[in-house]
Amino acid sequence: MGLSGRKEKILQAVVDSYINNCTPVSSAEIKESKLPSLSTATIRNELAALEEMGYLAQPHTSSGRVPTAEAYRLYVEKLMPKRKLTRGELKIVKRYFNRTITELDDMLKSTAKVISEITNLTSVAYAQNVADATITRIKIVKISDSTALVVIVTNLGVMKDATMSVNGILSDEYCDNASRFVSETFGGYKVSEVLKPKPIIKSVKKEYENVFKTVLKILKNYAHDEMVSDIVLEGSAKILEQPEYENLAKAKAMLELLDAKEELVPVLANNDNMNLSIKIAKDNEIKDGTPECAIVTANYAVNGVSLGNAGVIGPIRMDYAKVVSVLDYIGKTINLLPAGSGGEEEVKELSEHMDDENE
Amino acid sequence: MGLSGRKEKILQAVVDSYINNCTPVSSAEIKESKLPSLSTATIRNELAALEEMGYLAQPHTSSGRVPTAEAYRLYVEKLMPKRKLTRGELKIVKRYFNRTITELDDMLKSTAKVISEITNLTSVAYAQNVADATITRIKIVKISDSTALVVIVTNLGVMKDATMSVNGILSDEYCDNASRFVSETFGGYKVSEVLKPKPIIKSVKKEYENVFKTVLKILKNYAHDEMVSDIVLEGSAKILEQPEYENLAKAKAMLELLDAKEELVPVLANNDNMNLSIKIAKDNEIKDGTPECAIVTANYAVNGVSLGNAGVIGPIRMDYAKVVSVLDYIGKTINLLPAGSGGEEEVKELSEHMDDENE
DNA sequence: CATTAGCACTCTAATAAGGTGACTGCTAAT
DNA sequence: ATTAGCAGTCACCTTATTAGAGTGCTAATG
Repeated sequence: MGLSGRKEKILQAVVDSYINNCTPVSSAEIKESKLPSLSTATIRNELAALEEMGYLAQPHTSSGRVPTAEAYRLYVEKLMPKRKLTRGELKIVKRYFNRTITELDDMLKSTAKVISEITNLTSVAYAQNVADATITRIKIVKISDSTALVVIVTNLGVMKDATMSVNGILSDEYCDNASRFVSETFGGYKVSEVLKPKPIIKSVKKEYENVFKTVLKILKNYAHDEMVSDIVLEGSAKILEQPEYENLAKAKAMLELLDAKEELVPVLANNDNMNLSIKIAKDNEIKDGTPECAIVTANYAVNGVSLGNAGVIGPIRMDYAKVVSVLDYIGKTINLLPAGSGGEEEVKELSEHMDDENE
Repeated sequence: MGLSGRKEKILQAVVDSYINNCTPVSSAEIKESKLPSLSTATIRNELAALEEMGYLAQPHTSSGRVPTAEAYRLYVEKLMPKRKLTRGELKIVKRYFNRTITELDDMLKSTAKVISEITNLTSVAYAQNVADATITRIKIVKISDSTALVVIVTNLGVMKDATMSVNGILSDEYCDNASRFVSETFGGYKVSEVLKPKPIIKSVKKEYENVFKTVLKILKNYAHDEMVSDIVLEGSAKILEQPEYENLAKAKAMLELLDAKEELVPVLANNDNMNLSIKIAKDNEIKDGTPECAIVTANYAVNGVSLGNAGVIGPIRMDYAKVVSVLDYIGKTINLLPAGSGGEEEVKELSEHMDDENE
């Protein structure tokens, strides 16, 4: 159902104002800020209509209007003003990214920090799951007489490695042969394929059985662990700056959610092929008992390789225009990072180290 | 200055009660709970004396007494009742540790979680810095035509590895030779020694210069990063359960401290050779503006190898007896873990994976 | 018929006032 | 040295009052 131009304008005014002040918006306010040519009475009529339509609500009979989640959705989709970063905000981004970032962990943290600093919200950054990575080769590296390091290389880079120990004594030869064997066995498959209940690999030479099992175990551990380990939160304390969480109980519920970062993974993970995902209230299906909140995330990539998602988590009343512009700009920055700082070399550093650190 | 037995008893009663209820303690309360034979008037006299001595304070003239930081120090040192874990608490510990823990990260998290769950406080676990690790050997592993993985093995296990890339094409031979070269060059030194301003190593064969520099860079990165990366916090939200942080401003200050985990490192790091460290208020020198708090940590080791520290951070009014008993028991549990669950094998798993994960 | 001025009505939030009860400190008696 | 007794203090809770912001509705207007 279409909204008349005037209704749209009024709704936009309400949301804008409420985002800024977190106080119910009165007809007089709207008149002054956006529609001085109309009388408050007319605006009141429109407000009543918008309430009827489900876009606005009244905390109590004699108070101003407050946007509903529905209003925010419309706002984000149509009403929201486009904005660019201010000079000061650009400076902050530069400060965080104008240096060599060697590791994915570092990258995650920087991204989260800069987002949190500019938006003044709690930010979250999440590294891509590797289930989709394709195994390139596997190396067994002898590191002591009875222990070896298992290095799994994927198209995304080096996966977390783990040690294995044997009872006897490891020979260099055995390691080389075993490397060749597992490389050929697993090479070309995706991690997720290898881990499927129905094994793709049927027969295993007995002498390499041990190695084979170890590799499987590592992959399993990794694919599982990855789910929970590579989430970075920044600015949890900022949640308390939001008036909606002044209520201690709500603040606590929110912080409990942040404490249990794992719960956020499903919400963060499923926007792989979306540039931008905005989940308001019920959109985000986090566990019950969590106070209403919104999660805005963007997917980040370098040279077509997706690194992961990052964004903010905060009250439904948040400055979406600002958040979107920040996420957008950071996305571009990350993608351009290497080119901007000294040619091909850096590009490599980044994509390599991403995986290197992917543990 | 010694306290009379009766004064001690009264002070203990005040601290005990205050720890439980967080309400100023009255003379009548003390009479009922600990000294029914005395009159409240007598107790009041003693309380006044203890206040004079700096152990107690009065929020306002007509309220009960509250312990000062000094009182807590004395309490911890002399007055505190020894207690053991309850059956329920033991169960919780078992639940977290009665399974194979494969990685240090996992270990840190489990430790932090169990501490937080039992004490109902925010807990912190911190992995040992590797500056003291001695380099055993270094391997350069070819993973693609132009990239290699640098694996640094120390007495504590495998250090975080990183990739390096070269312009030309890497031969297996070169990798082998380079491995030998850097192993001989760095082997036997501590990480901290290698990183000293005055280089211990003077001459480097030109063909291995690249590798040499890369190794140094990795070590540097590692030693530096380690400071900030391996801190795990659990139960940040629990800080809000403490009445002293009901005040929103204080809660925020506290959460900001937790947000900036790095700030905690100095406080956590310097009890390497202490079993137990209790830092009350001014004892812990965290940044200014932080609300008063206490930090209790213990050092954990397996088979003489120190893993790191773990403990709690909370209001000065905390149940020290409980905290100490928990930390103590967990220390023993961790140390016994391997032996308790299947012989030598497990011990290896643990100490290996500790380093494996030591990123 | 859309718009608007005007007014009665509603509800919150802030302030004040009064009462209650939990403590203490002090004094005088034991 | 201990204690009973009592006056005095202070936080906290409840209730009352008021001011003000904002609405909905009605009737008048172009």
